[in-house]
Amino acid sequence: MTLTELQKKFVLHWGEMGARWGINRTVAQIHAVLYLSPRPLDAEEIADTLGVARSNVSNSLKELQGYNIVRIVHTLGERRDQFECMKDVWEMFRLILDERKRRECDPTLQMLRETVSEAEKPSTGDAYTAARLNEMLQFFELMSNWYDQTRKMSTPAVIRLCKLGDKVAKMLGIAG
Amino acid sequence: MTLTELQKKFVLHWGEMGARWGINRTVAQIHAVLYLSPRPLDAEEIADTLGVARSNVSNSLKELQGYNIVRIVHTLGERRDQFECMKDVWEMFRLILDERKRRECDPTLQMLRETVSEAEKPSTGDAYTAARLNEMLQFFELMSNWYDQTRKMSTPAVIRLCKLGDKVAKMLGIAG
DNA sequence: CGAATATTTCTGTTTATACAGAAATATCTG
DNA sequence: CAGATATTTCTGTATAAACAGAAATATTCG
Repeated sequence: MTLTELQKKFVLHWGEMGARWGINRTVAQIHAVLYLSPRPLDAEEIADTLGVARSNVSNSLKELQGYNIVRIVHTLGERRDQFECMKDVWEMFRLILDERKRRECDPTLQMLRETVSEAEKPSTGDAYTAARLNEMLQFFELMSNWYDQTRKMSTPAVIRLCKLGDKVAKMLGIAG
Repeated sequence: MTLTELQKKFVLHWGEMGARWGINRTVAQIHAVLYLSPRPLDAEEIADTLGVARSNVSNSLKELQGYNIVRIVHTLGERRDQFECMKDVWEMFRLILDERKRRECDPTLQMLRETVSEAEKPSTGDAYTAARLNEMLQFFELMSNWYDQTRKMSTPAVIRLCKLGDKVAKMLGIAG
């Protein structure tokens, strides 16, 4: 597989953006290649396409599988593992968010619950810290609950809601 | 300023989480210290508290000011710049999102518009790539518009909406 | 205006991550 | 089960980011 200039532009940008959000550049590039590929690719093809080592591809694919957005598929008469990427963009981002919430937000929630609980003991005697930590905890709790609830909605329903934008507030009579 | 064990726990966690989201560890730690501090701190105090170099603090504070969540304040009879952090958690995250959208999402939107426009030329003749890029573009356009619209809402209104969670869809009769 | 203090910029070093290539392991096929 | 092929793990190296400390610049005050 050889990338066209157009595809290269997307792949490089995607890698760059991934890096800014704490996702390894190569991981993001591989994701981009698989996203654009009309057929599953094997690891060696990916390594050749991007000019990176086979082992690097192997580890990066593991990472992408950890996000549940890439999976192994097998073709009859082909011994190699092949990889395909989820093509539904909405579903893809929802899966990525699921995982990042699990890895980063949930532990933060736990930490905040612990520190708030400790800070609010009268013996600690640091009301200001307690108040700040508690406000942060409230924020994370609310966001977490909001995410969990909207997560249960179907993608088309979420899209419809997003399209309404701030009209939602007006329709529900929630003052700006 | 010396951090209590409790404060250390928060500061270290915050630094770690920042790093996972592409924000420099020290930048996030300084943010955490300022967030917990009931009074503005000067750069040297911060450097001492965290045990990092003065220059490092200087650059990190610039970064935080770039996010508009930290600002310089002056006290009468004090020559040094002092820094204070926004304490309203909601407003803080909204400002961070503003900036990340500007730095990362907007350029991605631009890239996608360019590549889609190019990919859809008949001469390019790669219908599959064009379709994938276009779907990604639709997603980013929708999210971007949604963000811009909800951004105009007041924080209390956003909070009320979040608290409703998936009830919003039910109230509006949007099927799950 | 000169001394003192504060801040930023610059430069070299350190450190953590990303990575390649080799080695080891696993899997398939005849 | 032996040979071939595919995959993963391991280890050392390269690279880019983070950082400290020094130097340069700016600001304040007597």
